[in-house]
Amino acid sequence: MNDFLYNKRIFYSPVEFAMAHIGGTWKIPILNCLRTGALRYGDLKKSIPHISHKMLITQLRELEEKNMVTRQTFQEKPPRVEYQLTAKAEMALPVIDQLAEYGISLMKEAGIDHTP
Amino acid sequence: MNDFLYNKRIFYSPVEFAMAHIGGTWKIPILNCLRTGALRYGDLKKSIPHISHKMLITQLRELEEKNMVTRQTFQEKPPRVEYQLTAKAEMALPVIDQLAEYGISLMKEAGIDHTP
DNA sequence: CTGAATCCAGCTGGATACTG
DNA sequence: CAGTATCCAGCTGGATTCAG
Repeated sequence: MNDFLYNKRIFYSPVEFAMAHIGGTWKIPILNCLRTGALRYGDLKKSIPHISHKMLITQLRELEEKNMVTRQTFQEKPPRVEYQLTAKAEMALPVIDQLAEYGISLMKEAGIDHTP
Repeated sequence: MNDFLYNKRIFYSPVEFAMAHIGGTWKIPILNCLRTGALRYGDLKKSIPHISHKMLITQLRELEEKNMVTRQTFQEKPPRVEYQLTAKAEMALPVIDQLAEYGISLMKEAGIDHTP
């Protein structure tokens, strides 16, 4: 597979390109939280333990820019903003699930409890 | 899913645990190169464009430590060292393939040429 | 409630030089 | 040929503060 440039960044493989969309510590947890429907910022924040305000905002902006989530604002008081998965992101869900399955099998092998 | 500690690092999900094994820029290219059989350091280096010496060594050490590759040395002159996938790593290959597929579909959508 | 901006510590990875 | 060590620039992400 040949290298290619996209948005001034070099990619060495399709896998890297995929990881630019769902990689990092927080993108997958965010996508997982949104898989059952739109959520507003505050609920998303509550649903994802340990994530900092800055990281949640940053990651949401990146996902928005990559067309993985849409952002809808409601002119209310107090303001309301809802985030929702796009079709592009929904295509990633099976991949994420398979990654989770592999992770669980690795955890079993390592003797880590993997029950909910 | 509950958080857990492993090797003094905190993980928030099985996906993160999986990514600790195959994540980063270089682990997947390395695993892909080894999927057809053992390779020695020099050949691996030649097979992976752009990777620096330091990164290849570092990543190989990490993969070895995680039991994803084995390292076999031959007492010859000049010295020979061969790396090979373990069963644990072979379990990751289907996951990697699915990631690549998703990456390719994203590339199509972005209008990037994805032919070999 | 949602979001932008700033400061700053820590990690990542490149370049380079040296060893058996 | 394979591997180690050091230096250092750049990015990442946390804490904090300010704003609509």
